[in-house]
Amino acid sequence: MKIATWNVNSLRARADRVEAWLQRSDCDVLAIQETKCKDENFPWELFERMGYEVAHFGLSQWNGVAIASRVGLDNVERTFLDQPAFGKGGKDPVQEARAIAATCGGVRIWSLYVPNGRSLEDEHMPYKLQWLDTLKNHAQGWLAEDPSAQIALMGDWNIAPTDDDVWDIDFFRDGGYTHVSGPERAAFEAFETAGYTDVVRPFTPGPGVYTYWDYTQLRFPKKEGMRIDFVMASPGLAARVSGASIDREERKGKGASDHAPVIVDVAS
DNA sequence: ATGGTCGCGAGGCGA
Repeated sequence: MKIATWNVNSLRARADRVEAWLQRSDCDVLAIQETKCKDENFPWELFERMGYEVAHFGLSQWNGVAIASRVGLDNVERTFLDQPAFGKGGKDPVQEARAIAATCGGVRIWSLYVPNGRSLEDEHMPYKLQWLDTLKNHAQGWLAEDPSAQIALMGDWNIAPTDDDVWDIDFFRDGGYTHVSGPERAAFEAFETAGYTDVVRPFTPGPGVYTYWDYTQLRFPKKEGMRIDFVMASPGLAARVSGASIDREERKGKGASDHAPVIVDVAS
């Protein structure tokens, strides 16, 4: 079974690319982030045409997560329990469309779009850290209930866990940018402590291996990217992973997302 | 590649 995660940066703008990618990647499950639409604008027929069931969670033109599967799509969950909410400009806090789960081919798939901290001092940063901590506590609990559980926490984590995961750590440190700060890295490492493993890195060692390249500043042709999209697998699932890759080709050309798909091969 | 982003949605925000 092949499972993949991809921040598509608008599903409607990327519909042709997504369809072509599904065709040639031959993946069984695709966790999508940043659909950037509500259900009423979701391209359902694209997935039907390709033989995939799909579940979507989108509340506005921002965020939005989905899971497409051709190996079953059961027990769909939108948001995780007590998922921290964010209120903009004093408005009522809302649980944003950043997490959806489904059981596909015996694996509990979570498509995650971790909040962007925006800046180290911004109120989005404590939101991001709390969001991750709450999810981690659940993830830890799932393993306590069933140590052999098949769980994939996959998506755009908006964290570069090691210095090799950005094109120039000094640029980020000196500029005071997010994604590389101590608290963010600690929040990510807490998932590893809880028993989850980045199953892609061993098959795609760095440095210089990335999943995201900013549209500006010619970052892609200059090979200036970031590794921020991850598949974190429970021990039971990690033991079955036989390969992984980052489809850097998909970042090329006109009309590409700023993220590349990340693919994991799971042995049956 | 001597340049300099996208997408949404209709102005400016978010990434």
